[in-house]
Amino acid sequence: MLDIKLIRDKPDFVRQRLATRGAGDEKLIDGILQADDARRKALAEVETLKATRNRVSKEIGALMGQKKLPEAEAKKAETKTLGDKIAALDAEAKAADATRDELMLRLPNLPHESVALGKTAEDNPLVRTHGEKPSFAFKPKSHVELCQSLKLVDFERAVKLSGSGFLLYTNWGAKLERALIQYMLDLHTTQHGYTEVSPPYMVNEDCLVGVGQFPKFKDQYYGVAEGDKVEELGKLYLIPTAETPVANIHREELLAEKLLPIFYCAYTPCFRGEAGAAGLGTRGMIRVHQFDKVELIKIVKPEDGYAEQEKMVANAERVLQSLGMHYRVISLCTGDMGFGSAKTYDIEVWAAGQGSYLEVSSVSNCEDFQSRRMNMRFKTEAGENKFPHILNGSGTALARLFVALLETHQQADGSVLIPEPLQKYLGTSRIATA
RNA sequence: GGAGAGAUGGCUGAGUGGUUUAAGGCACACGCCUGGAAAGCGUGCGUAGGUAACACUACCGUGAGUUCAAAUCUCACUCUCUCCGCCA
Repeated sequence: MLDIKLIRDKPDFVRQRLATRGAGDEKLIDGILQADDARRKALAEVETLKATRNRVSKEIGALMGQKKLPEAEAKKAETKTLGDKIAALDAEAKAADATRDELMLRLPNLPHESVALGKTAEDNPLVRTHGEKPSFAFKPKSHVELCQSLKLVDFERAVKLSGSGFLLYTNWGAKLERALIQYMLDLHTTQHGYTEVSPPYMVNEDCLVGVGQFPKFKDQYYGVAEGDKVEELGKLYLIPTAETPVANIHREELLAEKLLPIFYCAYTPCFRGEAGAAGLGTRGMIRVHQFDKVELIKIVKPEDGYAEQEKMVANAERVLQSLGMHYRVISLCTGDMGFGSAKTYDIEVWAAGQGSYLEVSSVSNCEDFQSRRMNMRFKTEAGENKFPHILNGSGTALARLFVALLETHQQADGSVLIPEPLQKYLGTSRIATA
């Protein structure tokens, strides 16, 4: 959520920054200003009436205390109609307030000034690349072929269980998935200063509103109900990312300044409806309804936000570097950035069998956009209450990393070499057909 | 699923219709005291809106209601805790 004062004071600036996203969000500003104005007018009026009522009520109380009943009754009659006017104006202010908030919650964050202007992914500037595309003396196989020949994933039976878009990892596939999760958690908690947390996989609506997934994108998530109680649908949702519960850990809290910065790291599965997503019906592991991810979250002072974002990207890159992967880092342009982000870096890992780069990490600084929605603040030493910057980044997403790992380290004989750091977690240096 | 208790500022905790302008305590900040500190004493100290600054308004889990006036009374709801039942 943006600061209403910023919208009030610099509406043209806000419109101009929103317009760079190319989604037409700047059109909401007029409605917001209108509702804000109506709210303020109604409040100014009703507050004056309330002041009168409070004053007279106190006089009545004093008169009653002195047993001057006739005078008290006269005062009562005087303020009798005040209540109705107050109620009407209160309702007016409340309605305007609701309208304003409804629009405010649908307004995306302003892109940071350093973000390149652009419309689509084609306009995303390349920041850097690491390593080179591996060369093969044979035609590299796709992960689907490798998973089948090495029996790492049973695509057909996963469909039987849950339909398309779900994966059944088997044998070394299941172990590799687990090894990757554990390796990344250990790396971030022992080398990068993050504290591990394991959050609920179902959260309430407030959490989704807090990070900006609701109300605008409500149709993309899985709601759950206990038993056959359809009326409970909408109370809890499967998390689309660990960001949803973890970023909300301190919602509605007033943190002591000395607690910052807070670094959290969490593994969770992620559940996404992916309604209308192209290619979901096809085989493979690139876009699925459920995948695993190790997520990084930082809650920091505003002045540290962007420096911490650079460090977070480096933390995610370290995973890929240590696994011997070729990847590139790109900076998302204004038109390609997510709803709550002010600045985002994507890390894309090379998948040789696919012959393409796969997004495995997205590192965003949402500035105070989310902390405002959550009413999460910290008190400075000067006694001022401020909204912290909240950052999130994948460190990294699985399934796609799994794919790139297989396709990068495949051998001519159809086996896959396991990078050294993973070997102790997996218990082998090579996965081969039995 | 059953029974009971509860929800008040950063924390704790009083408060059954009008000196509550939410007591007291803790924590915190500043001052006095001290060689320095602790203790003690004094002052300040909730959040948000509003104002040039005051004033003023709202907020005691949420939402309605009664009243001139609600933390306090009524109704509904949510959540938490304890015990019992079921259960990995």
